[in-house]
Amino acid sequence: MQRKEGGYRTKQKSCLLAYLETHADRHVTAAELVQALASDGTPVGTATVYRHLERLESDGLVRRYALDDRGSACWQYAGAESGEGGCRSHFHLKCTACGTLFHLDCDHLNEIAAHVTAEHGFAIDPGRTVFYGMCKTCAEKAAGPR
Amino acid sequence: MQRKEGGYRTKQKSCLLAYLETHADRHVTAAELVQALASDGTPVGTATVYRHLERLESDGLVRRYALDDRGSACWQYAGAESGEGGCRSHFHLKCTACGTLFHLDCDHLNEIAAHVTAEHGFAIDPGRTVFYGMCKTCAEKAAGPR
DNA sequence: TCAGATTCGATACTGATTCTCATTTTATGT
DNA sequence: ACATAAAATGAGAATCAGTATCGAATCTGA
Repeated sequence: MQRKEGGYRTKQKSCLLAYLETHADRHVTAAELVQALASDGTPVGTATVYRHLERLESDGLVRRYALDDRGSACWQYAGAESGEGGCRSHFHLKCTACGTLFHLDCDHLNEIAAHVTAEHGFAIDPGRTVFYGMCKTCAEKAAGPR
Repeated sequence: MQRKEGGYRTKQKSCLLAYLETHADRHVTAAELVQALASDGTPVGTATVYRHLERLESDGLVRRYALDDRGSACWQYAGAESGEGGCRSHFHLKCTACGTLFHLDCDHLNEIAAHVTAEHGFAIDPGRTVFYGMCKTCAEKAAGPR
């Protein structure tokens, strides 16, 4: 008989998920997970962390964000139904000057996204999309001393 | 006396620029440049290619795009004035299912940029921003067999 | 032609992520 | 409790894109 994959309960798996749930309010990097779990007394191998994140992502339990253009990613717990109390789908703004990440939850943008879906047949995923640009502070800083 | 940096004319530099101009209609990867220049009879080292791309970008002659979330980038020649005949600043849509990259020069998307700048004080750089989502084909494919 | 500044490129390195594979763990049937 | 196959783990090697180093090759104006 063949058992369904992913069915085994291991302490690594539950610790990892617990950490993600506990920190559902912010982005978590793979390296942070490895380190945090280790200092929590349950070291989990890098490969295992990535394996789980990958599966959790395809299961829709976490979201993956490519927050810098250098290939490093972050993950965020999205919850079982990824809709209600948790983090609502929102856009990200990343300042290329100071590196700060802004969250943007704006109805107007969601409207436009809906429009693109309707008109161009492309369903934009706000959660995965990151806008790059310059924040107000940096823009002023860049323009000021000139 | 100090000479202005970037002043030397070398064959590597002109070959690289020539290739970019010739292929101004599409995105070019660093690896492609290295390979293409080598098979054109003028091998240019990887480091040199990156150095030039970096300078050309800050000079505004080429644009850099982070088109996948794995850290690999593409460049595109933007022309001396980066306005007219060449590629006007446009947005990219990348399908997370099939990986296809769509170019979209649509007023509504530009509206997004304008809105965010006006309302949220964040100046979006269309050239660097990629929208992730699902294209019509993949969306149908995903919904159909269900 | 000369000296000094700039550019080149082989090579080593980085950092994030994936792959490999031998070694545990786990979930059952018995 | 036992055996056993399926699944999970993790150490370490491998990738991959890009960056840093640094001596050698080039270029330019005088």
